[in-house]
Amino acid sequence: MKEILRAHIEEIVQLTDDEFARVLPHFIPKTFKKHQIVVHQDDLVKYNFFILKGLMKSARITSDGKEHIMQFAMENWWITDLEAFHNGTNSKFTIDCLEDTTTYVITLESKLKLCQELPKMEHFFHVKTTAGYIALQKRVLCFISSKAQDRYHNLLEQDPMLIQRVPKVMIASFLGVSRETLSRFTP
Amino acid sequence: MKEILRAHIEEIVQLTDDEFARVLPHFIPKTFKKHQIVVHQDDLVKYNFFILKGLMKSARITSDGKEHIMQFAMENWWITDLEAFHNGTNSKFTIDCLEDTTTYVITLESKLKLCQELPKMEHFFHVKTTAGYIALQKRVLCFISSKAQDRYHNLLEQDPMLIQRVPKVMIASFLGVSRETLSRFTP
DNA sequence: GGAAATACAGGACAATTGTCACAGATATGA
DNA sequence: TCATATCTGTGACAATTGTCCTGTATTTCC
Repeated sequence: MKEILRAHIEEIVQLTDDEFARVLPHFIPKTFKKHQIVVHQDDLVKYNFFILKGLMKSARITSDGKEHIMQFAMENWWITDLEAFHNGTNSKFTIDCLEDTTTYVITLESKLKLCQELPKMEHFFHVKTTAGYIALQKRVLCFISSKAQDRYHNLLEQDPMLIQRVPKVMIASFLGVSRETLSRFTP
Repeated sequence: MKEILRAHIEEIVQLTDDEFARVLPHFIPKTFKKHQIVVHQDDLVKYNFFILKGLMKSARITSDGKEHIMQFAMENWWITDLEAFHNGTNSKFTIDCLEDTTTYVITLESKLKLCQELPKMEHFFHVKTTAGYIALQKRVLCFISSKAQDRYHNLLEQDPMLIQRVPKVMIASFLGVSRETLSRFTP
């Protein structure tokens, strides 16, 4: 539990027992059930979620009533609407659980305070955000340079487990194609 | 010149004269001519570029010989291949100048040292990376939820000046559509 | 266990986009 | 200034993808 969080942070920055003791109180453990919604589209976003076990997704419903999946997050990943979380604006996305999920969550206030108290932690979050930036950039590159079929095969290589844990409708939504089109690639 | 850099940083964190005097030496002024290449695809990436004046782009040539534009960067924007810059790997992109361009550049070593010396600067870069993450997320959302025409009109609203400074072939490449398709939207 | 919801595949047709070819307009550089 | 790139628009056709539909497993939940 707390060991997982510590190990996750220490992949980036080393912490003394004392330092980790100051970090931990900022994180609140929360568990959710499958199908439970943790952020509603157009609502405020209280938390950034670190997933210990389980699977969540963030998705936007557009005016035509269709759901577009922005992100999946599994064990050791973070998920939130980063823009809304940081700016205190309304969420562009709904975030919900595809499986029963246990998390640590942190508020913006806690995060800012933690970063001021412990510059190491600002470095940690900075590195994490950079990794997210790089992942998004790869996804954009896929969109501008590959056709749907190649994007699917690319995802298969990149995240083979995801395909198994998530129904294909959602994979299609994540890739920006219709379910039927995705079907054409997978005999 | 240095005033622009300082103002840019102070949009995020306040600096004393003394602090800025410690920041400035880490930045190297460099000027480039139109069409000049500052990062070659598959080479190492020495710098992160902060643009004082001018316009650059980063783009990847895929195996079919086509150029796919990842990013444009104008005044007060940063540009580099962030993944290659941070990991010391080979660049996925070529970065070149669409206009004569004057910049401040910073090496990874300087950036890391600066962040250690002045936690404020780590916060500054963290905020900048977060902004980049949010921008990329919007772009991904466009790809999964809009058709080409809507993506174009969205870009028109978002960055009207860009359309004027950049040929449409490149706008098309940035949007991930052919030049001819883009032509169909612009009567 | 059984009803209801969800997941998946496939066919037929329409809409969107890519490709190729050609032509005129504009910018660029010696 | 003039020759040469580069940029842009357009039409015809092919390829890709979306939409609507039907039918069948499979899962979920009381």
